[in-house]
Amino acid sequence: MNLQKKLNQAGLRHTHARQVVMSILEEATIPLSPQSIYQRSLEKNEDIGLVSVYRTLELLDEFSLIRRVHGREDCHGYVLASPGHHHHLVCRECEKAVEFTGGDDLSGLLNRIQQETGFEVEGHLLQLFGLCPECQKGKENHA
Amino acid sequence: MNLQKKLNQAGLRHTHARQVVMSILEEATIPLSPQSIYQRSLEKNEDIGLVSVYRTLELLDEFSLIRRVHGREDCHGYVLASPGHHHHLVCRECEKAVEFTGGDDLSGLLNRIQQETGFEVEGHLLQLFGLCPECQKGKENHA
DNA sequence: TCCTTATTGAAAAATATTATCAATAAGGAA
DNA sequence: TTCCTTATTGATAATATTTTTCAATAAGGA
Repeated sequence: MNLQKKLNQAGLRHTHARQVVMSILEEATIPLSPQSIYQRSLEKNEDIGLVSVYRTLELLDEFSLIRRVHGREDCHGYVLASPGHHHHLVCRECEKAVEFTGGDDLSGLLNRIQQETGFEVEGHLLQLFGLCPECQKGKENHA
Repeated sequence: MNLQKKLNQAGLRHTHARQVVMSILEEATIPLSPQSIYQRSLEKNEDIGLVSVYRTLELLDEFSLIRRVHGREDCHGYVLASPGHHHHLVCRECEKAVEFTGGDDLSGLLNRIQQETGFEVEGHLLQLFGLCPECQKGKENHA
């Protein structure tokens, strides 16, 4: 389901500011902070306010249309999210973020931890860091 | 190895401010933000500046004596880190953070993702969220 | 005890986020 | 299409957070 439908369904309006933020996220390959989304909107000569960026991100987050991705250093940015449960793999060089599915690979771990700690595990945050294929090639060239 | 030794070894000084920050983290059961560490130092009538809190956290992080823990909403706080590779399990109710070891449970997943994406995976961020044993009891009482 | 200098803390500057509110425009109704 | 209602916007101000600057201090070896 796309943004417009979701908005209508929730009785919300499909506005210019929201469309711009969504487009910028759709075009991006790396996680974007509110500030950098705002910067890109200026570069595109789209006249939206920084405040609308924050508000739209909050909205998109509620609709699970975007997801927060943490960097090694900086705290987080947002990327478009496919429907369903996904995690992200981030390139340390070009920052590109790609999705992957956790599958059942975590269930063993989760069960073990529940046993060991007595916690009732409800959710998890998993992110991988590494070098994407392109940046691996880049490295070779310099070697 | 404790803080003092690490500092000496690196030619750094064991100062009051650094000791205070370290003590506060040692006493804490939940992840603390720079601001909240500063607040606790005030409550303890320890006269250290907020800036030193930031600087000390940076230092402790370099020494791997602390680790960043992300909340569901708020971005992150710091907890004391045991030596070695660990992850954290955070209670959604009392915010308590406990460590656990990933073991080999992730290696299958990591290999699969490397295959599928072509990324060279170098590191990962894994955190679990849930209810700790104490807060599970609390819930029962209200039922 | 003295000296060197890493470290501190106060204040200012820079950055990021949230609240306020009159003006605007989205989108259904006529 | 045009009108109306009101959700939404964006400018501004208010907060909060983080970093920089720099003279004064204190850690710790000589």
